[in-house]
Amino acid sequence: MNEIVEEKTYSISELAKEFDTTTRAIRHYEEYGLIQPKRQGTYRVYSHKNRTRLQLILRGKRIGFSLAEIKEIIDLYQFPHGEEKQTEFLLNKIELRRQQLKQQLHDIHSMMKEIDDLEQRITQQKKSSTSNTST
Amino acid sequence: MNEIVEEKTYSISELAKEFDTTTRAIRHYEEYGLIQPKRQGTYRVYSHKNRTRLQLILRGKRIGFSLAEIKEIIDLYQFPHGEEKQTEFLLNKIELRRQQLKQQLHDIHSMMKEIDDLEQRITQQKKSSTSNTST
DNA sequence: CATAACCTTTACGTTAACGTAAGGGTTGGT
DNA sequence: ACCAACCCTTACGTTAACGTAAAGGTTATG
Repeated sequence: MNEIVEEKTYSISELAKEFDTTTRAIRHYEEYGLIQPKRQGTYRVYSHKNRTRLQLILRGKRIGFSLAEIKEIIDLYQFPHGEEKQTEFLLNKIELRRQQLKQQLHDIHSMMKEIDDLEQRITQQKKSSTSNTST
Repeated sequence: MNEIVEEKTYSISELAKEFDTTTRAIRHYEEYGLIQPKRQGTYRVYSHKNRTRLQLILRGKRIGFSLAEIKEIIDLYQFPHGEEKQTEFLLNKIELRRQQLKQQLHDIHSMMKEIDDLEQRITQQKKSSTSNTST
């Protein structure tokens, strides 16, 4: 036990390929302070944690968050939550995010329903026009 | 019956206030071709349909869609769906959107769960530190 | 009839989030 | 030793989605 097992690491282009983004974007997230890979010489080396962090960033993007918002959310997780006074502040921020996510859920459900309805109508129309080929 | 009842209309600033956006943004959506209010003189006059359209746009924005994407979605609804060949194309677009929305739903659920967990931890810590005031 | 509170168009400015070279090291294979 | 395929930094360019004046018409009210 207690062996030092080499953890798997990733190059920047590996991650870019895996998550269908670009190396430039990933470097941009780093500039922005969202991710801090290690280095081997000048090359960036991404740990499993770094990889997870990138996934977190991209997930945020997919649901329309700005990098600033994503940073806020990530900072929530990192907080040395203990300062009592700050805790209230944290809980408030969390509540706000929850409200926002709730709204988004609702928005997406609405849109999904509309799209489902639309598809129904189109499919129905297709059926009737197909069976009405004869006069 | 068949009386001509004056439908309620809205001014641009009314809508801006109601939906917490700006007149500039609304005009921008118009420039972009997303909404076409009537005019009374030079003033824009928004019908109920126009108002609904604006809501649609803002909903799209909230879940991270670009104006281009929102336009695509709106165009789906407007389509003179009947041209047989085009129908397949439409159904494909709809399917793509559905996939995207599904992914977003999943993303939001994940994030919501993480935030819930975080709140739990913070709240627990708060409780224990509150009950541990004595030594 | 003047003043506030609206509205208009035109147009340049700003910010975020990268894209796109340019110029140059590093590393694995033949 | 050399080429391809990586990687790096620096830095200017681009696009979307408005923001922000500027300059001026319109309408309700005292």
